[in-house]
Amino acid sequence: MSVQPCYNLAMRQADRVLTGLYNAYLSETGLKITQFSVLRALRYLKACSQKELEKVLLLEQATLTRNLQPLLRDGWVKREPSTEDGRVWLISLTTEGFALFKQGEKRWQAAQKKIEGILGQDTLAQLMDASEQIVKMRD
Amino acid sequence: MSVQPCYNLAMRQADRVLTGLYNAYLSETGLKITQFSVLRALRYLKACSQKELEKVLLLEQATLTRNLQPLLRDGWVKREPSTEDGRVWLISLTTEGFALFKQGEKRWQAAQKKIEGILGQDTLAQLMDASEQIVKMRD
DNA sequence: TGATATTACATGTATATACAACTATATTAA
DNA sequence: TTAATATAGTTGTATATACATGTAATATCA
Repeated sequence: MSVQPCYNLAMRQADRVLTGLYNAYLSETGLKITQFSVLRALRYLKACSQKELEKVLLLEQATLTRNLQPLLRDGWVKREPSTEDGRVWLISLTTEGFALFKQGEKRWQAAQKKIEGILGQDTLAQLMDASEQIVKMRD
Repeated sequence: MSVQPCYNLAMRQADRVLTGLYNAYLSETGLKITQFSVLRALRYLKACSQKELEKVLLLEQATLTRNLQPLLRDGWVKREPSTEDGRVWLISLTTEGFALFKQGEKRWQAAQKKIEGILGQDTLAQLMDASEQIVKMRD
């Protein structure tokens, strides 16, 4: 009887490889793909609370707080207190952050194309479909 | 024109959900799925160098060094200097580590079954196939 | 209204991960 | 045989992630 595959190990390994590839493409921007994901979400959400950003990125509240720190420190993202709710910070891209996002977007596009070329549409469709179903398990 | 999906974000999100599910199943053992993966690899590799373990787990050298630390500290894994090469440490499960692995294996099996039930064989086959192809990109 | 519960976010602690630089040992080549 | 190189592993530094707990502000309800 052969050794059973662990679905989680397989996925973590693939995730590390894929993340490494995106990071390599983004390296000239100084961004990691995790950080680019935050900028990209903010580019589409405009100003939003951390809560909204958490839901879009599917991150823990504390994780997002930590992930925002380097982006705030480096001036790509800014926060302003909400006038409607004293507990809420409104998060948005700075002008510099938007410019960096545009720069990163080119590299991200290149990474996406690269992966499409290597894996093909079928495998990518499989991946996206499986990922979507896994995320739905959470509900 | 709709917003393009990021393959990496999709995969990271799915990975977090899947990892959370395995961790929940393993919680009663005090192990995380990342740690269980190391024990499981050692259970099949028997005594081996860190280098061999890195290759099996597809981990960076420094990452494995760090990942072994809680397992060594808690007495699940032991290291002995190789008699053949002064640079090499031979890693293996302790008796207690093997017992914990056996305990964790039941919970891991339950997690695997749970996921099979939720996602079905087709989606899982897609996931494993896509993961394998992504890992191959590294070569 | 005032006590209670909920919500938004931060902080403490711990593991996971990677890259770069370092140490010690082994291998190769001049 | 010695000098250069390669290999095995560690350490410094930084980000990513999660869970538990803490704090402040809002919302609910008796």
